[in-house]
Amino acid sequence: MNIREIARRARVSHSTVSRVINNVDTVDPRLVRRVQAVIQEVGYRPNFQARALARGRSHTVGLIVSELSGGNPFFSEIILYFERAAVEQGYEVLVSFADTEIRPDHVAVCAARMQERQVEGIAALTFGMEQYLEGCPIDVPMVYAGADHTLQHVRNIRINYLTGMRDAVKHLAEFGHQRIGYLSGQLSWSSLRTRFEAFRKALKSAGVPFDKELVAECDHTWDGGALGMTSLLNLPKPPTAVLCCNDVAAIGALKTLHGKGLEAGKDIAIIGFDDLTICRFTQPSLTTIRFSPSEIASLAFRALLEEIENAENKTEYEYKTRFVLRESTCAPKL
Amino acid sequence: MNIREIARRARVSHSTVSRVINNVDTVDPRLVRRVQAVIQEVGYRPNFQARALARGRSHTVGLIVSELSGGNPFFSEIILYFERAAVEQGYEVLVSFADTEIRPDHVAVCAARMQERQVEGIAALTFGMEQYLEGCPIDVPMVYAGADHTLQHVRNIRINYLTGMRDAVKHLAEFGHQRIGYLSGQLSWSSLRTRFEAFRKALKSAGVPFDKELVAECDHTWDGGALGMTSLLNLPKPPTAVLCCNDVAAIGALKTLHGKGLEAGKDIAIIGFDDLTICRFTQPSLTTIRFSPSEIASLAFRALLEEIENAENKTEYEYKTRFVLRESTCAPKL
DNA sequence: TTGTAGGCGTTATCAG
DNA sequence: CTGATAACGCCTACAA
Repeated sequence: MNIREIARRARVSHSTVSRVINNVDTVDPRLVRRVQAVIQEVGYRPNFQARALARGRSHTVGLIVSELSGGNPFFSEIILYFERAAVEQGYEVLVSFADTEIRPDHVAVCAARMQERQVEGIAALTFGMEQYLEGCPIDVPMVYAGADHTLQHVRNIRINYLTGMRDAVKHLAEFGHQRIGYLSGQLSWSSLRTRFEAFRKALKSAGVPFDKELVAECDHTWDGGALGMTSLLNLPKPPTAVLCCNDVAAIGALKTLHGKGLEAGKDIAIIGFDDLTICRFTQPSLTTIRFSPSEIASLAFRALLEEIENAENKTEYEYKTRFVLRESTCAPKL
Repeated sequence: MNIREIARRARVSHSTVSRVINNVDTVDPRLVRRVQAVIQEVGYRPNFQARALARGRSHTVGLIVSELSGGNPFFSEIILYFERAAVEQGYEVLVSFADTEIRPDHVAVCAARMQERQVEGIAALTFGMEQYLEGCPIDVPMVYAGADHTLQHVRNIRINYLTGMRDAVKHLAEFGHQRIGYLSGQLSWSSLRTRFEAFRKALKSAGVPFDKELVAECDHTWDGGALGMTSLLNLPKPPTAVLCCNDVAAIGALKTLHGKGLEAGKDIAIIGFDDLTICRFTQPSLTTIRFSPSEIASLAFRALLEEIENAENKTEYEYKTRFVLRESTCAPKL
């Protein structure tokens, strides 16, 4: 069923049908009714591809996320809120999971596929894998979040990791912690590297010494956190508090503690990063640093839209992380 | 940059370029090289929309999921694995979140949008919201999972809720539990209704009495589970074991227990449903019934593909839930 | 206000 | 093996 067939049945030209579909208001009301009746009757839907082709606009944007092991709710929320923001503005979203474990340059493959689909812009919310997009030819607007180097033609949502990190460390310092450990995640991910740097700056400004021994470089996954915590506990002098690069790792750490008969918030202080919904439901509930996927996702879409529609005044978006106090911290236990 | 421009620069006709792009092997190797050189040089990418239009195939499928509050990792994994399966076969995925809270018929809106985009098929993995698709005109193959009524022209991945449920209840019965509670989720969701029915059947076959009092109809969310558990505990004679309609609710229940100084796996037995990655990381780890999003998602895509490509022998896919023993159960404590 | 003709970027069918 | 030419479904001047 196409526009010509509708035209035939409504005894008008196909341009008139086109006008009706597009709410052009110079059409005789009687014809409008006649056309709409036919459209209703046959259940006609305009072909979006043809439309896109004719108009030169696809009204589609791409979203690339990077997912290590398939279990991090963080990206689920990113996708949900990005999609919601997009649909609200009449855009469709093509989602790609960059499988950076197998191929670091997989982000580039995704971007290429998206461009063939004529996306009007791409948001790469991969938090560290953006570097692999450098080489490849991209000729649509792009948005990153928390990229550590500003690129030409790329919009970057600045992430202030320090705000939350500083308050977290201050909180620990006020408890008297002097041996603060860190589960770093893979430092090859720029976002995790930046978090780590923020941690070190925060230590400095709180006057707490930095000890390289207390840093466990582990995967930022459930299991990675569990393993990382084990190695910290095996230290001759384990830390009295541990900050984690994300909540998932922190929850893994909680597991290890429990296995050793230790309790976070009593025997050792644990702080996560992200503030996933689940943080409220761990035992004990997880003190963390808020890095809201929903807010990041909507900022990213908004920025992308500004690029696409070439807005006059482009807003400088910045997201400030925020310390969220719950129950997993305590004074150092010697 | 289009096929004609490439043709001009390579001094061939655009049909030849088209042939080169599509690996038609009747082209003079010298011309192939000449064309490919130009393609490389200018970084040309075929326009997928135009291609889809000309070929009459979009190579795109739709995936509708239903997400209550944005925090359930279950759907994140569904999307991840569905997308992966699709891309492997050269399909792109349009994801929609049906916001059934606000509008139950939102699934229909999503389906309509997808059809305008010329998806070749739709998988509605909404586990209960499929009913709202009944009325609306859909003229592409569809796949459901666990729909409770078989529809014409709709492929249904049969879900055997009973297998896992029966073993779970048997496990509890062997411990001697006679008062087994249930956190039901909203029974207006057909999938949750089916789980509930499976629970009752399982009770019967294990010879455990069913007591309506022990059923808390709550949201199948973190908070819902927490509230539901509270109401069960407030009963004059609370259950000694509780089965939950999903893991997220079970984890909410764990929270309530902890708040009351009770411990799952010691004071009361708790069993979840889904087997999210996080189950291994709760305290205690969560005994559950495996309803694997990754497996369901790939089954769904495979079934959809069979429909789309009109496979000869269509497989009858069935997914069997499976009991997974961890640490959150124990003998009844009186 | 309506209709005709041409174009969007590709594929596909024919002659040559 | 190659190159015109006509689709695919829609939009949009421009002309009537």
